[in-house]
Amino acid sequence: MTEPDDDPSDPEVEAEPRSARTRRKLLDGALKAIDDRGFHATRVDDIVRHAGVSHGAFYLYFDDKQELFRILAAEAAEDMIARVEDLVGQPVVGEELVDWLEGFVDAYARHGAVIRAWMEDHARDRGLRKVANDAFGHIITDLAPSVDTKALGPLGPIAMLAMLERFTYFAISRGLPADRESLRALGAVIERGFLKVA
Amino acid sequence: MTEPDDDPSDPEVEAEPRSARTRRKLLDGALKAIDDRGFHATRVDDIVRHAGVSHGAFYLYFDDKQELFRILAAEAAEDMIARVEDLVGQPVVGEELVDWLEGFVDAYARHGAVIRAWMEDHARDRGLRKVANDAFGHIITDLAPSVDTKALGPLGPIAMLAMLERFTYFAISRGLPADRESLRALGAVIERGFLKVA
Amino acid sequence: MTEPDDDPSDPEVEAEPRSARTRRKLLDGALKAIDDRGFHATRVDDIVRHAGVSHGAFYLYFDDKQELFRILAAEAAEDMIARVEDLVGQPVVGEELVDWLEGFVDAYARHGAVIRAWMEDHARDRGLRKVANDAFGHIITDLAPSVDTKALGPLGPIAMLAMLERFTYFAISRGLPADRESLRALGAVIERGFLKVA
Amino acid sequence: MTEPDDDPSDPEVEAEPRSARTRRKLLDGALKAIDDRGFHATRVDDIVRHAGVSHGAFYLYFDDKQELFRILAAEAAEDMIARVEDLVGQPVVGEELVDWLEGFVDAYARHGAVIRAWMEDHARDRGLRKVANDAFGHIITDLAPSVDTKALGPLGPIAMLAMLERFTYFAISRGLPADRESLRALGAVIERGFLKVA
DNA sequence: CATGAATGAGTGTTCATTCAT
DNA sequence: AATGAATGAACACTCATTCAT
Repeated sequence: MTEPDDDPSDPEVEAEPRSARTRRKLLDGALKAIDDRGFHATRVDDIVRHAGVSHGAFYLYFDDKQELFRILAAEAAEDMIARVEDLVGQPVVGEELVDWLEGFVDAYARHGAVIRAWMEDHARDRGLRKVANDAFGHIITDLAPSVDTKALGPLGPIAMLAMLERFTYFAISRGLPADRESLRALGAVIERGFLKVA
Repeated sequence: MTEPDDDPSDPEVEAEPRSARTRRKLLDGALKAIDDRGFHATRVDDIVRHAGVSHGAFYLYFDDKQELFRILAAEAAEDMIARVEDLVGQPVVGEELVDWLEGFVDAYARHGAVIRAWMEDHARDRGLRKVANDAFGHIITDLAPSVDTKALGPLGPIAMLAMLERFTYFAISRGLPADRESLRALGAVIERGFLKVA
Repeated sequence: MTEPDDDPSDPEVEAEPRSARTRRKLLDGALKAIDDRGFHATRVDDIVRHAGVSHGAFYLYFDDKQELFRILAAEAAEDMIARVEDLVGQPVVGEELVDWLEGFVDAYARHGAVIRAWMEDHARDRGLRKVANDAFGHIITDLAPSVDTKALGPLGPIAMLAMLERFTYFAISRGLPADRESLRALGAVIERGFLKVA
Repeated sequence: MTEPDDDPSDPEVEAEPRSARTRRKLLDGALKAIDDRGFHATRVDDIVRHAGVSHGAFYLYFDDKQELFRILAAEAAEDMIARVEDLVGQPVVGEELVDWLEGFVDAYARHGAVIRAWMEDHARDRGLRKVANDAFGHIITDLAPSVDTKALGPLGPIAMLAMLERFTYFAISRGLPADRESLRALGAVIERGFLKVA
């Protein structure tokens, strides 16, 4: 009946406290649950079951379901922004561009459902709106130097992001995940349509 | 008590029977309700309140909420397909293309929320899936002759639709509805990036 | 647009007025509907569909669903009482008893569902209660002279009716409608168990 | 805050976990509700109010209303079968039979409404049908050795059960619960009509 | 920290009854 | 007399959130 030690290995060195681990389990569980049932159909019960914790634990770490979704959205934004920053500077082209697209598709496969739901809902959720606007602005600014704005005007980067996002979504939702051949074609479209000519 | 005129207030012939009118009120009410609260948050109660009919009337015309949404999705698909068919034949360019884009944006403003929700949900709803696949295939086929597939490969039309849809969405959700200036820029992107050179 | 004559044959000789016919259609439709879906699951909609008339017509002839059921119950009671009266006088035995049982089973097949529902509900419906008490008393009184009350006491007729009703129900609900062999056995039980020895 | 005694008010050991207690409260509440309003008129709301728990709790223990009713039916069947098994072996007669009938009436008073509703509905509910057929077969088999099948044929046990059930129902629904005098008369009917002569 | 039983407001759906035509 | 579209109260069931342990 004595409280057994949770982590028999090295209790003092363990940097990540138990609470942080539970929190992470919930965040990851939510991602899995969203994968299973779609964003809007995901219930707290699905999340905690995937996370392997109790309902009560959920509310120890998040004020409500919305908050967890906001955090997921912020993480998704951060991850996608990091991807796009790799493009910054001189235009990436050829096989290098295909490599980059592969990474982008991977990241989108992980976060896509959250990103899309968040785009839809941000009109009605003040918290989400800030994340959305910041991320969108950030990405467009990053993209601008590579895009041929002289020919395409200031909306060029937006058009490129639009195509990138939706094409990736079409590809994933139709089940061709990271098919190198397709990505080469997408690279061609980007190079011809959007990038500055060197 | 003499045989009264069918519709004394409106002299133009009221050909449409009452039941068809109620059904239409519900469909239109649903569109308004979705506009108000977003697709997934829309309840039957919102729909019937916007339509000005009772809860009972709803179930006189639709088996359940899903069915109404499926019908809305099918109508949206039909409308968007009709738009794209106008593009078919020789590529539309210049101010004509801008005119066409204006029409596309209008149609998307009316149906966008339904289309997006339906894209998200079609993976889990057999009825929606068929509508989605048919509409998608139809549109891509229509687009193909205008697109420079020699340079862009067979994925070109998909990329163009992707950009068109998402750019329109960005534009509308950020509140620049049918701004002629923006559409001219979008036209430029399309002409340079996707269309066959004459 | 002139009201066409409903019955082109002989309009003056037709004894049964249209209204009576519609009323009967509803009563018969209710019986069929009850057969289809069970007493408690039968809705007004089922009744009018089986009767081939409109919802509105229903309320032209009955105040509400309860009233129709009460009338059905009264008709059932009347029919069953008439059956039992055939038994009165000297005890019916042998093949004659089997004949009689055959008729009883037929009548019960037609009215059973109504009778049983009515027995269940009569505790909560004043109108039903009167019908039930009257019919029950009537039948028991009719049965009494044939039953060996000397040996069995005053409860004998009740016991006999009890057995008759439930045995018939078991037989019908298990799908042996009017099987002569079984009825002969039932006759034997009645003769030995309940009837006066001649 | 020291480990409090599980149930300070009731000193006898509370072995049953909370969830089992709530489940039982619901089952008992349902029985009470059915007593109050009749089987088919009983709503979930009646059940939970009688049980003193919330609507939500109901669905923690049962998939739906039907399932609770099926369980109630199974318990009723089990209880009635147990009663009849007491009769098995040599025929019970005289005051002993009256004692037994008293027990039977008590059990029937508790379960009657459920049993009758279940008999009515089993034609349309696969789950109920199995319970009904099993219980019926079981009871008939148990009854057979005591009944004079030589004179009455193989349907004798069914006839006896039929009379027993319906007589008890008549007695209870007319408000003479366990009146010893009546049961003596019923015993006489059984002995003369159905039992093997010793 | 963690549990999971319990809550109750909210939502989709049904169906007896009404009423304009 | 008859129609059938419309009504709305009633009901079954869900799920985010709380709280006693």
